[in-house]
Amino acid sequence: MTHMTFSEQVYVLCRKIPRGRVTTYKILAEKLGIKGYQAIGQALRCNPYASDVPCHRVIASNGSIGGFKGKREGKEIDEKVRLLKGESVLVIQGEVDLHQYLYSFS
DNA sequence: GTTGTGACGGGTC
DNA sequence: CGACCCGCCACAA
Repeated sequence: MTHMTFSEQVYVLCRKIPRGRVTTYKILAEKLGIKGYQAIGQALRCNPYASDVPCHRVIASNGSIGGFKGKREGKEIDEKVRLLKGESVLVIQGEVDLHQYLYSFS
């Protein structure tokens, strides 16, 4: 765990997100001690570990779904929502209730 | 809710 | 190496 690249650190954190919960890009950035919030998304964009890293559990800090696979709208987003619903995370009008599902690595 | 600006790491040139 | 552009964002106006 000493010399991991930025992206790898992102993956490690994402994997810690419990099923049925979500976190935000901001929180991940804070945990990594950086302020390049977009960098988080950039790292997930590649997401070589789709099977291990549930990047769909990472949403924007305002509760909106954010993006998925490089897309900010379209079928990709629809799939992200579907994955969340599959984990009992309700998505109302493209937004998640953070007060209910947010996981901040307590 | 929308729009603009800020911030910063990664990748590319 | 150094400078440049881009991005699944955040925040203020």
